[in-house]
Amino acid sequence: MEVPRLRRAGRPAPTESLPEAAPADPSERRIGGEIRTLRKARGYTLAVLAEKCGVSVGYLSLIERDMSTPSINTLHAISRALGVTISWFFDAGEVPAEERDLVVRRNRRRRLDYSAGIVDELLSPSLAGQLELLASRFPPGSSSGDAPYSHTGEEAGVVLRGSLELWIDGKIFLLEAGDSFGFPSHLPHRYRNPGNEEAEVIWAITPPSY
Amino acid sequence: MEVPRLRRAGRPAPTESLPEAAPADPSERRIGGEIRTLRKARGYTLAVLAEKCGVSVGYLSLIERDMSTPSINTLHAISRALGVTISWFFDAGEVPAEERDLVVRRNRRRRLDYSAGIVDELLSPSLAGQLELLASRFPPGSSSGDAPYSHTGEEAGVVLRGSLELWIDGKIFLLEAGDSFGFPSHLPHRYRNPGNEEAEVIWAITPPSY
DNA sequence: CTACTATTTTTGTCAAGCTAAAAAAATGCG
DNA sequence: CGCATTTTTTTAGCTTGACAAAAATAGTAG
Repeated sequence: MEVPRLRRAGRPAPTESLPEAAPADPSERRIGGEIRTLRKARGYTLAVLAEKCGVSVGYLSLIERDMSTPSINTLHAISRALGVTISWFFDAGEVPAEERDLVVRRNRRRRLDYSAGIVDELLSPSLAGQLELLASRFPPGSSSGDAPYSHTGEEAGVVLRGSLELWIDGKIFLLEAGDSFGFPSHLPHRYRNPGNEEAEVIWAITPPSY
Repeated sequence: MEVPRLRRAGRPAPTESLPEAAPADPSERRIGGEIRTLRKARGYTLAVLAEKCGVSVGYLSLIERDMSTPSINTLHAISRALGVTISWFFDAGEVPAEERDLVVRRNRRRRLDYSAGIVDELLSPSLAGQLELLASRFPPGSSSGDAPYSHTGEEAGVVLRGSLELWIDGKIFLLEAGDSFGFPSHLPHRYRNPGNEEAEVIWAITPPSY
């Protein structure tokens, strides 16, 4: 990236950034890996995601291994199918190298939006590892839906503010700020914000899932 | 964007997002306009930017009018030449429609990075209008450089914290928190943070420039 | 009004975006 | 452990969109 001199008070820097033949910044190589990470966190096979995106299985495989670069329209389709914005694929490249995969600054949290206004911000540097840490916000009345779900792994969390009603395998718990929980994720579970103000929860999950 | 049901506690939504033939979200049409806006704020002609990007003049014109869609690599080159990250081109599409072009949330400020660690965050919704409002942060010792610059228009600002040494047409002013300034931009000007802590300035400029 | 600059339009090439099918690898179950 | 099934990778091939170069048009300044 050309770092411009400030135009407001300085003559623009002489053009140093002559068109480089190609050696794209390595961080630009991470689209494929990001796609695969999200796909696996979602639990999709290549075939499922390919169908959601409207591309072929083989092509998606090539994309994930950075052997093909999708068009912007195709990348939009992929991002939609994975439930993220297209910027997600480029965000990792904007983190300073010494902090990459280690630290997440407040203004660089990656964001996942769900139905009912539920928002997750990723506190762990990546979904690619084994541990996912989220800051989840639940508007009043929002819920995960009627159908409980179970999957492999484990999760735990603590309510920072507001209240959260947690249903685990037939038992209901009302959690307030300061309360916390943990359970193996194969137990059917669902949740809801029963209050009239936003709830915020720090949530940990292994393996990553969203 | 497919808005996923929460996987942590709900069975994934049945696939409703069958591959749409094409009608891309209108917000995805804004790459070209964003490029043209930045190019003009930078004061570049098509020919200058095309040379910086390594593409032809005609092709850049088609891109700016959304009559062609660049490859991701080309878009990266364009973003570098304009001194922004590629996410800039997609950021506008992520703003809720009722707030678009009106409100900038703190977590959605668009960011411009300059040499010497100077950072601008765009407080106005866009550079496309007539008025640009910025939150500028200057690390200790950073400056706009030795060469003063002048351009058309006018600018003004107020120091929120730290100190800023402002040089305008041969006169030097040391500004502290609470101090403010304003001048027609055709006067040669430059600035520097002389202190040992970060300075922050709210800066307004017309017409937009960076 | 004219000369020059900036932008748009047009024509054309070709390789990259992408498919479908086959091959290989991985996984799960008995 | 062997086998059937699923998942992923590889391969061969099509086509159209990414992109260049040049000509035409529009805009600007003196």
